[in-house]
Amino acid sequence: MKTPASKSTPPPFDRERQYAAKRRAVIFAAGAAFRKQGYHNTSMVEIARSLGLSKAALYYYVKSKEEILYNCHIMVYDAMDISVKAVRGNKGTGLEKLENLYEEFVKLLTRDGLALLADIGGLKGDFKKTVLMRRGKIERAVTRIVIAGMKDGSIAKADPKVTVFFFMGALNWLNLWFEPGGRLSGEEIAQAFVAQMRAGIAGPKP
Amino acid sequence: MKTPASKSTPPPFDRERQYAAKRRAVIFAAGAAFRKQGYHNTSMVEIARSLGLSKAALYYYVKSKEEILYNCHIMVYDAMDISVKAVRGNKGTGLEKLENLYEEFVKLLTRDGLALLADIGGLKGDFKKTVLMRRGKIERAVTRIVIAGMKDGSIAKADPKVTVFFFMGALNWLNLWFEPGGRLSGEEIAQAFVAQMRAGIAGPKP
Amino acid sequence: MKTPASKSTPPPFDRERQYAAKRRAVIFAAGAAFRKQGYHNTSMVEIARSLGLSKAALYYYVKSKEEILYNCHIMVYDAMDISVKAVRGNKGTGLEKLENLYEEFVKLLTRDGLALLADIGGLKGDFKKTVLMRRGKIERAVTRIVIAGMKDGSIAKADPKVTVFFFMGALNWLNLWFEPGGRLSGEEIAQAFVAQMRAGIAGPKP
Amino acid sequence: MKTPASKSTPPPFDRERQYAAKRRAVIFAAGAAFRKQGYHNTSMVEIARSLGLSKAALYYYVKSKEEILYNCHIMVYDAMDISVKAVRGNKGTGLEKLENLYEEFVKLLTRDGLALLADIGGLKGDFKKTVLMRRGKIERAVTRIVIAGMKDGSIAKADPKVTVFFFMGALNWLNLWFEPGGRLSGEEIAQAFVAQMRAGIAGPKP
DNA sequence: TATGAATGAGTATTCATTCAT
DNA sequence: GATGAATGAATACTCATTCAT
Repeated sequence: MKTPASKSTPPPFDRERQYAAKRRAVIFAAGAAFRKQGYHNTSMVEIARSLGLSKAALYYYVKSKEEILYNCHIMVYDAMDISVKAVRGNKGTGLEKLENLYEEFVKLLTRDGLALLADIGGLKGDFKKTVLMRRGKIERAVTRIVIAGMKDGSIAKADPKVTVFFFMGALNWLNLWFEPGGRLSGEEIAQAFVAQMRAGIAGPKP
Repeated sequence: MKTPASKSTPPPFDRERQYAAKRRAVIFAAGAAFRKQGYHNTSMVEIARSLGLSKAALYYYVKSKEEILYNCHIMVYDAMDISVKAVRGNKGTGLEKLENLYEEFVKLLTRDGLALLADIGGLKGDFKKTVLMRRGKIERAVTRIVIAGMKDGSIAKADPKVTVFFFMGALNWLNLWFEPGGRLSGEEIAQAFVAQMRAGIAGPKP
Repeated sequence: MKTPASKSTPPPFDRERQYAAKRRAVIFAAGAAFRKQGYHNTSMVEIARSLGLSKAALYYYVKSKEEILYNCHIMVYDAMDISVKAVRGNKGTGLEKLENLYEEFVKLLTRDGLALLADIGGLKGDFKKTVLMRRGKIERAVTRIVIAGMKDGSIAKADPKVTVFFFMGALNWLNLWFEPGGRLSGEEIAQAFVAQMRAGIAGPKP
Repeated sequence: MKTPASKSTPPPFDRERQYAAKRRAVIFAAGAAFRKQGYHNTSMVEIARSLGLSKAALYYYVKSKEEILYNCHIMVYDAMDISVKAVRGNKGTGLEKLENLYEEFVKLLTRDGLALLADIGGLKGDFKKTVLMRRGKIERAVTRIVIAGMKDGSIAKADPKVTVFFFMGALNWLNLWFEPGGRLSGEEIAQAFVAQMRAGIAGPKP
């Protein structure tokens, strides 16, 4: 049974939740527009209108356009960090871990409205620094898994950096052509991408 | 032996050549900046300064900033078209053709200062339409080769579109991390990319 | 002895008093901020926060930011008017009256948190007209006293307007450097200012 | 006789001069508006229109509105510094030096379109810091002269700071009521102000 | 050819103010 | 009485582009 909340003063908890939800909505709406048209080709008015808000109302939820872009990036890296952590605990060869991780990445980008934004040029100062740091962190984590795979023989020996960049590049490209609800589901793309990635780097069968 | 051109009235041919050369210089300088910082983060002043020109002087060689971006795109697709034509005449399986083509693409993008620019959002109207058309043309050409490969058994059966997007994505990503004169030569990257691409899609060994 | 007011229904008199007191508090808090940072560099949010209120709550006590500024000005002129009236009834030479009045003015501005605000530009329409009128009224009253002093020989003959502006200017400057609780008390400044003013304009000793 | 300058390429010296002159014009026009209406009540469009320029053209001559205000302040302090230096070399009592200096100050502010702007609140960061520093420097220089005068007996002993603030205040007030071309010339005001200042602080006649 | 000067159109951002609850 | 949410109007600033010289 619920405690009857007095209607005159809604619990502050709800307020905060509503606020957070709307802030998220703003960032996601903006992120979608950024992905489709690019950061600089998307004006704050457009974002506002897509949410049925006035331009000024946006600033109640976010500090600046740049902060929105920053958060778009950060959300992706947060989600990726979680996937990385999850995979680290797994048993299995480097290749198996990489497959799991890569599948997560593809699903992330096709399912949650998140996007690996290329518009890093729109960020300056600390925003830029932080995002580059986060990207580097992910790249290093993936590279470490690849190197481990090369050691245990599950991944063919090669320059790890080039190897990583090759299949990570496909993720970025995803933003530009994947349409939710299109002919191909995210799941199908994930299967296909993982298969190609695996076949492209797998070591010799024992 | 060359006829010494009188200095006062250089042959009009030289004039045109000079003009064309300078125009190319403008477009390449701009393209390099676009690739590094993005179209909208690069001002005409910057481009001018990087060439030792005044802002206004640019407009003697190009009609607009958008036209520069347009030409950057077109130059890539022109070069790619040539590679496509060259490969079409070759003998060999679909996979072999694809390998040749892909190698050409990587070399193109690492050697000639050309870049597969993502800033399509900066283009409007006919500029945009044309560029999208050219991109589509290349994609279809590559896809046709892949399909042929699937028929002749050299490439494993799968959704051709996803297959193509996977390894074409890596090309776009190239822009963002490849530094001419860095640790890895374009040649090396080309070898590695081709190897991964091939392994990722090759059909069962007969 | 006071009648103990029942808590549930406080006499309407208290209501009004409370309201007036709070309104005064808003105006004084705003005035202090205006003096320190200027009208346009002080936002309504700042004023609200300095009183522990929400931005919207201010509007329960005042109609607009401009009205606050207007009232700040008016309060000074009201107080000055009282001083002028008090001095008018006095006996003595023009110089003596002027000394009394000037002392009152300095005390007013150092003691009561009032300030001779320079931000008249922030006022428009009737607000501006009224404030300028009140300022003119004070200036004329002071000038009349000076002229009387010149007639009775207590003040040296000179252009009365320049004379007045000279020592009135010092009052305005006061806002910008006087800090309550600083090294110098308002009383001390008053003594010093009056002395300099007097010496500067006194007529020849008889 | 003039050297006939080739018309096609005017000497760069002229260019620079023209540019500097226009920049000065912008700053003076803005300064005049700031004085009359206040910094925040003056928009860049207004300034531009008063010069027959477009808003954007202003930015060819100045970096920002704040930079204009900064320069307005600095020009006054530069001029004052020169006066201070000139007076320092003089012979005479402290009082005599002060008279000379004060006269210069009044003339400066009534003659050259310069103004002792009160809108320091419009400045931030280094701009503000520098202006406050410059103001402090002037105040200290004046105070030193006053102290010297107190030592040599030409100025009556009193708190030097209050003494200085009293007559410096009149200068600031000047901005708000002095109209070039009005009833009183700058020269006349200077005479009157100096007389009142002197009489107000002079030491006992020997 | 080349440039200094000027501009129009667009954009992010701020802030006083209102209103439903 | 009080506030969270929303908005309209204003404003500084940028930048690609033009044009007289």
